[in-house]
Amino acid sequence: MARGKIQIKLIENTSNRQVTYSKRRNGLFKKANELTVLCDARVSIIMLSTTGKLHEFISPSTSTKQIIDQYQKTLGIDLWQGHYEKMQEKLKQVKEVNRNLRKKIKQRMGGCLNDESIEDLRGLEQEMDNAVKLIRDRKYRVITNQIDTSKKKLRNEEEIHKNLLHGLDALKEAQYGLVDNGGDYESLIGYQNGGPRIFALHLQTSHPGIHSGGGSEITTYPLLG
Amino acid sequence: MARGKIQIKLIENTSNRQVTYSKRRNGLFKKANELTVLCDARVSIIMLSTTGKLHEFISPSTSTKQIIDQYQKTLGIDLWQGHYEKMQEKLKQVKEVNRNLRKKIKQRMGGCLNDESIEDLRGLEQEMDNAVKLIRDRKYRVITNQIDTSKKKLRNEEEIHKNLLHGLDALKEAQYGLVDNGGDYESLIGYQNGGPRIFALHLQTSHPGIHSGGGSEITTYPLLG
DNA sequence: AACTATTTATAAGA
DNA sequence: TTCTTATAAATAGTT
Repeated sequence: MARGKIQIKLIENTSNRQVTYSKRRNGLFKKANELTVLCDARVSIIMLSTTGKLHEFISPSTSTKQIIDQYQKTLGIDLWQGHYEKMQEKLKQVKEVNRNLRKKIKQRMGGCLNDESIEDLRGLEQEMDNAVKLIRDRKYRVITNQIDTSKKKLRNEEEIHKNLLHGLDALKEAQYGLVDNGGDYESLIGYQNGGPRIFALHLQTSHPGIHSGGGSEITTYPLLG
Repeated sequence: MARGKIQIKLIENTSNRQVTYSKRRNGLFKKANELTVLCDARVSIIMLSTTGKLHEFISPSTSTKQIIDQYQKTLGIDLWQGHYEKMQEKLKQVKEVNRNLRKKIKQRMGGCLNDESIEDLRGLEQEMDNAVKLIRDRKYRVITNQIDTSKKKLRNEEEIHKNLLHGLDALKEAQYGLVDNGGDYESLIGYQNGGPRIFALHLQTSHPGIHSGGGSEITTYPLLG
């Protein structure tokens, strides 16, 4: 529209076309904005170029979604019908899967067996037998582990006991003449805190995380000499 | 822009505003169309006036829905999110239920047991034992029924055999002197079809559906005299 | 809706 | 891309 009139038809020269696209896009958006202000209208422009680029104009104080919602409401159409239907289809499928899973579980709990053939029943029985075996194995292993842990704890306690007795003997020896208190560790420790320090009896909780062994979670109370 | 410059601000006079809206709307659409042709772009314009009127421009050979779909795809947004959030929520729930059901089944097939407590393992074992018992019961019943059916069939066959033998006896008696063929029904029946009719030996398949008993599906071959 | 003086948009060139 | 500018197009105010 300047320096010569042009025909309204595709601009063959690619770079010319892109320049024109850019210029006229700006012009269009400017006009849209003026219209918005002058006439208090709401305008949405969405432009897609052949190069796949997207540009949009939207009047201030509104949103593309609002415009589209109003568009659908006014025209009485539902642009997302298809999306909705797809989702419904998916929901239906998942529900169907759900139903099948429930049936399987029911059968594995002894229900819903009336329509099964003798072969299916035999197969199910076999599977169940195998599974019970696996579950029993697992249970057995858990019990074994628990017993193991208990044993280790017990041995540990015995060790502590033994060490304390040794400590008591040493104490007795160092202060010969002291009355034997019958192995009462509480009074032993109490005394050690206030009385003459023959040796340090350090009661300490070990942190499981810093042990190299790592497996057993036994709390040990090492006696430090 | 002609006969005097105007400020870009709301046109107070209502009729002036409406006239300008109409004029500039046409101008905008004309520009949009030129852009579409000159640059091979796709343009969607939706305009909403304060009076509630809607006007739209859409490039030929496309549709507003297509533009909006592409718009969402390009921007990676989902404008209809809110419209089916409920459905999405439900889908999520059903999927979660599915997950749990799958886990249950796996456990009942001997997998996924590592995180279960000894109590849960015991409970599971108990349930499985009960279920296996129920399955075995069912299997036993099915087998028993099959054996029963077989027995009935056998008895039925014996009855037919007996009747045929009687028929043979009667035949012999009627045509005394005939050589005993050792109970070969095939030849008996064959003869009966072509030879002299002493009595009608009608071999007929009974229809299970019209029997009052209903339960057993034995095929009977009643001998009609 | 038509007219037209003027403003604005823009094609081509730099 | 941006600037320039001659010219085409749009349009504000009027009829």
